[in-house]
Amino acid sequence: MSVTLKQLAEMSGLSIRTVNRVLKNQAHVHPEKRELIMRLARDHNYIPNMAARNLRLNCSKFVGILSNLDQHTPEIYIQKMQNLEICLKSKGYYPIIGKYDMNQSVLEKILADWSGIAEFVIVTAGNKALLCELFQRYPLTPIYIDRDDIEDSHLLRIDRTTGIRDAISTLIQDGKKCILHCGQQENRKYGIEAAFLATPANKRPEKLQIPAWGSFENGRKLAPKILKSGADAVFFDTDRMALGFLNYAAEHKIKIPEKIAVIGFDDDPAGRQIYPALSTVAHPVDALNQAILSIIENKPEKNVNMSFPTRFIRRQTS
Amino acid sequence: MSVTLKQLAEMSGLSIRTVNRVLKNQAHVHPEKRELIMRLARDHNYIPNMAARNLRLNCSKFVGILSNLDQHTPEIYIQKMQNLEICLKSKGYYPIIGKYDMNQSVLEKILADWSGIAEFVIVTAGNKALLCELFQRYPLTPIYIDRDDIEDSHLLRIDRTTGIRDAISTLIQDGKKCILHCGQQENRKYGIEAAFLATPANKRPEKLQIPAWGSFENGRKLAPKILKSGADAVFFDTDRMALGFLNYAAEHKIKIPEKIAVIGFDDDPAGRQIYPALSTVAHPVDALNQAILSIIENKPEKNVNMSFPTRFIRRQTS
DNA sequence: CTGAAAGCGCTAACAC
DNA sequence: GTGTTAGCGCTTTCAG
Repeated sequence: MSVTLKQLAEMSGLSIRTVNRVLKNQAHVHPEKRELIMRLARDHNYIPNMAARNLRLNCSKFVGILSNLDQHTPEIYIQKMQNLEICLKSKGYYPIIGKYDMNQSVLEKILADWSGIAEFVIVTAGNKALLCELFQRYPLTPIYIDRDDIEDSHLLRIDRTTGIRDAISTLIQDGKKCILHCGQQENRKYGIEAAFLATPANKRPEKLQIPAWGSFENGRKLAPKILKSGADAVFFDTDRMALGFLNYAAEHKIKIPEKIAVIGFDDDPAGRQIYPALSTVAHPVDALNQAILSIIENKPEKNVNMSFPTRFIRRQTS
Repeated sequence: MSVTLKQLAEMSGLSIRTVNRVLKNQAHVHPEKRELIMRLARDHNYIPNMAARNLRLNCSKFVGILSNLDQHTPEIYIQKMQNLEICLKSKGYYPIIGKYDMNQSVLEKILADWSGIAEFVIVTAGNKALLCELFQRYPLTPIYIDRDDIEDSHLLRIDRTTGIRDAISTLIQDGKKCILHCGQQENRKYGIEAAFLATPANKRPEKLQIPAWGSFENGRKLAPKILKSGADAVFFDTDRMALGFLNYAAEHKIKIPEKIAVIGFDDDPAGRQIYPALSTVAHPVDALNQAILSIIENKPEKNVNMSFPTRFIRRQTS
């Protein structure tokens, strides 16, 4: 299909080295020969073989991405991934996609298949012990995103506290008397507590909690309970759950935010498309991507360890 | 970092070939030596270099994906992509992601960077002439998805008519008297016409059209006009537009589907999360993926050219 | 200016 | 059973 350097050399009667010089636009080649080779290359569609080049140079333009893309949050996933891809490509890198799998042998196969092709692997999911052990064995450098439990590797953490704290603070400033936390994730609680601690004790609203996993269905199912709780504001662990609640509210003609203010977490695109639009806390997508790129480009000796704040986005439900 | 075959050979005092035999589990190696090499390999973390292997074997486990992932339909994109990834990985292939770019030189860089790494590129977007010319020059085989304008390549088309025809047919069977098409895409019209043609002339409902681009905002904006049109059923070019309409309807307490039945197109995940859930027409994702995989695995000499039907999914809005 | 040649890490045909 | 060797296609050092 495509010709090789060697073939061009034979065709032109010159050496591989000279052909290579021309093709890489290096100096010290007789203009006429340069011309000849250029023509030959064009006519025969010379396209360098990246596999060979990467092998020789021991470098690569590919970055593995290991994530679990669970069925429940594809919107969030794509939102982040899309930005990451754009960000990588702007520097000439391309993501290779793999799905995290609990099964060790499946995971090993992925890493084996990537060894020598990619240099870094961005990891956004998985079991700590397994991953650490695995990456020790494969010639791939992991960049862990949003993990608190891993050390001795590049680590980009997400600080959920800041955005949630700001979200709850606006509720308090708005004079809400009873704030309900619907969900059970520890990291969400820290943000709520931070907002309460920042408020003078005598001005603090009441605080309730309904523990639940953050699905759309749970949001719907718990809606009656939430509405009966007496809370005038509710923070959901996830936008999905908030959307479930809003779905129920719409069905039952409950006015949002008049009856109860609603804030979610994740900045799910669907939250922008409903009425009223969902207030939420967004991930630090851009800052994270910049950090990733910086690691890939600079290959720092020392492990990078940074934390990035989330951000409150006020829309119509609060 | 990782040892090479050669190093293992030196360490063991055996030849590369023998080491290679052991590592590939081939016969004809003395058990003791096999044992020794296995131990050495394990101890030194031998991981084969895929770049080298692929170069030697002139084959690759990577499949390029060139798509444009526009900002307006990330949900649909991810839905399809997710399935494709799972499907590819089940056979040991991994997608390499690239974003289609109008700019020829950007595109050339991508293809150049992939040459020799990937063998096939799945193309879901782009300008016909440009792509055809480009793929002629690069040692990459394109698999075009959902294009009617390309020949002489692998071509997997999507038949939008079938699903839309079925959707409209149910509306007619439900006794709708006036069906409105909100949108302007030609391929959508064929499906509507097919349903009308399949209906005895005296039983055909009235047919209206409001041309518009399929955005969420347009769905909202056109809602009053649609409601005043007298139609008792509306088909939108996209789920986004349908969602916009439903958003307006929810805000104004308009009963769906009692007042007007609504059907969208694309099977946007958001359509399942709203109340009432959106009836829609879904893409033939699975069949498409199987066809892609089949091409990649079998590398057929002849160009594959197939068409896949869309499918009506009835939910609550119709 | 130009070319010979080594070598990236791996595979496999072909000896012995 | 085992080793030698010739590549895959490219880069680059070193000699002319």
